[in-house]
Amino acid sequence: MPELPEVEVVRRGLVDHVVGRTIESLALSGSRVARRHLAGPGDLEDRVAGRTVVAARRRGKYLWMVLGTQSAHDQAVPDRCEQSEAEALVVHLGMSGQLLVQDPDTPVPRHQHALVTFTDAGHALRFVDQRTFGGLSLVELIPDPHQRRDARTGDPEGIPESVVHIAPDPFEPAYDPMAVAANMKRRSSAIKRVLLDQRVVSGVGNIYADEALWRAGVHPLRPCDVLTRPALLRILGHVREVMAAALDQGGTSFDALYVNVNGASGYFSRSLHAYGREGEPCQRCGNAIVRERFMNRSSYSCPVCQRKR
DNA sequence: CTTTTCTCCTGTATGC
DNA sequence: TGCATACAGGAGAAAA
Repeated sequence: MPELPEVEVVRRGLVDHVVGRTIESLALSGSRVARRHLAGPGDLEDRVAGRTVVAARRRGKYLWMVLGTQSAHDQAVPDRCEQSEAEALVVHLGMSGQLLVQDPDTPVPRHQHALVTFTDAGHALRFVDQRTFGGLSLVELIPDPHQRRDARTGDPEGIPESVVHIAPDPFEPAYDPMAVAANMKRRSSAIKRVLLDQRVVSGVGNIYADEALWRAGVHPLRPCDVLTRPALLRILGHVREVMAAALDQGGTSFDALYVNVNGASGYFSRSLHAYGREGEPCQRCGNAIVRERFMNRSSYSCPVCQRKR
């Protein structure tokens, strides 16, 4: 279940193994993997071929490869002085998506939905996704309303048009915990529901929401607007901390030739305090962790440390 | 506008 | 053994 730390591990893998290379071809299987591309998967394949991957970026759980302009196209139409609009290949891993960097000749894995080959004939990039909640899309880059700027040039970096509604994640310069807490304070929904709302703060999924709330000692169903602003800020601090800890461990189990969304699995087995621990003792007070149904999924919490009040 | 519910998908585990 | 059901859950559309 890729959340921010897992997606960041994948992004780093793309920086190491894909950025700087030129795409020879993209082959999509089925029509589901290409998201909201009205001209169809064949058109997406055509538009990506020949483009160079110039950067790999991320906001929350969204990942995108910035594509350079097609040099052949520029030469063919020299009077087009203005740069053709910058585009990115946006990837969302959904529930079970993986990006694998492998030799092009290795057997096609089960549930492979996309294969990217490169002009240097090196390792290929595969998108593999069992539950098909993930997908790819080719999206125009537009100015980022959050004004994220390149550290060196000072120029604003573009954001894919389909990602503008996603709030900055806790590791971005544009992240403003005071503003996020103020936003949360206006909401009557349960704290966990708000933590999972990617328009409020991005990158948090079911696992890290439960872990952050366990660390903060707050029940998942507590309404946001009854929590104090310091309490909300404390929760946001735990969100950031728990994801940073996962990232530390996920980054170390990363195989050089294998960009794997399960990179943080070692973290899951060792360091989780609430998620998936129904019936096991709370590591703070010893009481049994309980599981409750919430939003068509499970919430795990300690009934003593995390009072409903 | 805010908030909640529904739907998409398939491998694995469990119950009868 | 075989079939039915629950479960995992991100996110966007639809409904309230």
